[in-house]
Amino acid sequence: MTKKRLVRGVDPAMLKRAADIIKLLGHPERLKIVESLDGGELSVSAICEICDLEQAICSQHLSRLRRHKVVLSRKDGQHVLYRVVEPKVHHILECIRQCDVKR
Amino acid sequence: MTKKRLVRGVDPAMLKRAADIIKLLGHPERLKIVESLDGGELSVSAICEICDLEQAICSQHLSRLRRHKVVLSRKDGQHVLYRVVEPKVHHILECIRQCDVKR
DNA sequence: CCATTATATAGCATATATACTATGTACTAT
DNA sequence: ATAGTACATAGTATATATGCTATATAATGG
Repeated sequence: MTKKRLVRGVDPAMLKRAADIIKLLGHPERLKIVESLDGGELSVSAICEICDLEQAICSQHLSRLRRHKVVLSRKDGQHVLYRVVEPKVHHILECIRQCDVKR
Repeated sequence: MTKKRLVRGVDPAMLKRAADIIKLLGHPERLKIVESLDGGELSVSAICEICDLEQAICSQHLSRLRRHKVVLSRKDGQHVLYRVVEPKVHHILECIRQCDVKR
């Protein structure tokens, strides 16, 4: 059942997809954004405020996250609400939660 | 106990460190490398073979992983053995293990 | 229609990352 | 000393990512 070395066996496309998402989240501001969205949907302006980001920057990050299907958006009146749809995000958020034991 | 929005509260240095590590692992070959090391120490040549990488490329990746304290190395005769020391790696490896439910 | 609010995108200079090739160093065996 | 194996690093051209500023679009209120 447990193959000793499964690296070769990992589907390259899947590996690439995982790497792309991980790299995308490897940025402090995007990490803050997805973390802020962990509690549920938020509008762009709410994200800007919570994460202390300027509108344009925030929108650019959200745009990239959207392109990679990490988040989805929907209109709600004059607002646009975002939410996380990529399950890998949860694993990655663990990285900023483990309160680094060492010190 | 559960603060509504903890993003602002996240220590910026810790967030940066997490993002750096996540970004570093957001690369297919480095992801393969840390995955191959998940079973324990391996020499550079073993990693090259398992991950199907050229020596120079592999060494460069290992060098970056070492600089960021994601892995540690030790000499063993004419070989150099590497191992993972950064705990966040385990969370990230989860990303390539969850067998994407959707399809 | 006009102004305002909310969000998205374009254009661009600068910084980082990647991939390659070549070369350097350390250890072992002869 | 010499040669071979195992790693590490330098140098560099090319590609990507980032941060900014300005501008564009969409919905709402008056």
